[in-house]
Amino acid sequence: MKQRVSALLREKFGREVVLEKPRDRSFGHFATPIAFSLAKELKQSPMAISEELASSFEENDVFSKVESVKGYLNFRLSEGFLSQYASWVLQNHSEFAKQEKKEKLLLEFVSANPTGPLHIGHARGAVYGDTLYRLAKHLGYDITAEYYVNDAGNQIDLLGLSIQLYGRENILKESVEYPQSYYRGDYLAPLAQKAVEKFGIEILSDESRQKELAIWAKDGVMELIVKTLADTNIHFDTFVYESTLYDDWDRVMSKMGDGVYKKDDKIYIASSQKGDDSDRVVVREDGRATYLAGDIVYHNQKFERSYDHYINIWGADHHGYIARVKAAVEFLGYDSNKLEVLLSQMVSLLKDGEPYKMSKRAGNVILMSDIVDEIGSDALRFIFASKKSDTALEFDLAEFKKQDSSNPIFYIQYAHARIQTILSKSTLTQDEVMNASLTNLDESADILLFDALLLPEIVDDAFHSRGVQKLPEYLKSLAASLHKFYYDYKILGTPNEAKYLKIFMVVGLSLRVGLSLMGIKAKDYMSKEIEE
RNA sequence: GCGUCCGUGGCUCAAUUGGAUAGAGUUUCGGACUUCGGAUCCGACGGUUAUAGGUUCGAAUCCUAUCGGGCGCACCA
Repeated sequence: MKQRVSALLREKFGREVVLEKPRDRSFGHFATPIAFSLAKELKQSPMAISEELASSFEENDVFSKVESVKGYLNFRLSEGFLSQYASWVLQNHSEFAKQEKKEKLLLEFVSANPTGPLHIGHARGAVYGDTLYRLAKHLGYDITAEYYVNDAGNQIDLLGLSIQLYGRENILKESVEYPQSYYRGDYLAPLAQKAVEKFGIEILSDESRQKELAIWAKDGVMELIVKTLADTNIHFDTFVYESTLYDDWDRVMSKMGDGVYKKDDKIYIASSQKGDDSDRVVVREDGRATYLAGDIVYHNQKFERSYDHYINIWGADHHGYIARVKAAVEFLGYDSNKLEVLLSQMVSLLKDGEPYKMSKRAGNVILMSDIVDEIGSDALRFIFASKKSDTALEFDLAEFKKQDSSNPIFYIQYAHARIQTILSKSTLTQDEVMNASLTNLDESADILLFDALLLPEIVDDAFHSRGVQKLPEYLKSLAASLHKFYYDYKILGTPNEAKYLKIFMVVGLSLRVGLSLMGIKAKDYMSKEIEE
């Protein structure tokens, strides 16, 4: 819709025209401040220019009115155009808001270590990433969702140790002394139990077998993580394991050429040449590679797989890492501008107004799976998708558990359910509704229809600006328009029944598509009890 | 100290990326059911967009400084 209008104006003015939503709908459907930018070039007042432009529009199919208000140029779409578009949308509902982009994208997100279950902080990045993924897919991009599994390094050894400690205390009933760092949590119980079944009881006490134990156990932890994600409708196309990458290290290192150098028996990457604060160690004196080395091999592998654009979603605590990874990409001979790192800011929890500190090792974590159990996947997704990802999010646990009408997800679902109910109660046939011509609409009906047809613009904007919160924002306001219209107008048994139902069908479609892009299934009816 | 993200009604968040009178929800108060689902709708209260300068037709948004907060600043991942 917007594309159509935009193309029309581009043709007329010979330049790209910024189209926006007017502040007040009575001004029209679209507006542009083009006169302001022309004012300087033409040395005329914006008012005069917009007046002139407005009067230069002749009769056409798309606009019913073009007028100038305080320098803004406002466009009102013709009923014929809107009506035609609405019919097209209903007949081609599977094409609604879709595009055909050709680019290949690689989106890496979550990538939590396989040493414990996902906590509430991971949930934010997971929801953000999956929503972007769904948007991109809908827009026709060839996008791959990837999870990078850090299954090498100290934290894996620590997992082995932690299982042993748990088993010795709870199965062997020994009294054990806990070192400073180890993992704890209920998830260790089944791991310890299964380890005993698989390896025998002696696995718990043999320190030399920690690594063996950990390598086995990490798969179990990954299963846990994948299940939690699946419960939230989040799926990955590919998993890349850090442990499989190091064989490639020598080749990758030589590929970087002068980007790496040896000093004091260690190998450094000269990342300070590429904007990093200092050079970084990639191989230690004893020959063990650092974490960064793994990331370098991984990113080399990503670029060798050849995508048009790469998006990483990292927690904000990793932002210091961006410069060094980008430096490595440059040394490898690739364009680091193709790598886009999005940070999802921390989630801080309050409990009864007091800051609630999370520490994985201390075990007092809020698990993602616990939240899903309590409020459901839909509410979790909605809440996290509603906030801009670059703002630290703070919420009270009590608030999060609330499950009443203040929760916007219920509000939107109810709007959709209302539409389904009224459609099923109508005695009109499908054809009678579909063939209704959407003309002579009054202001409210026109606005409702136009809002419902706006989904394609929202989807496009939400993805390209990486601002997924625009989608829930839109759905809330569309639901509000629907509820208001529903309250103000009687529909069944009136002369306008077919018209209004047709508009409702478009609204329902927008809500349904919008929700599905958030990984939420629209409901056709709401049960009386409040439950998921 | 350096880097980075931020600071918007009492609270949680928006604001078409520089555009028209800064909007929603929540809280508080007051209204609307002989109506298709009242899980709804309407109204009121509530703002110097942290502060001070600057840039221009126009600033919550860009620049500078100050104040306040989160997160980094490993040969840990």
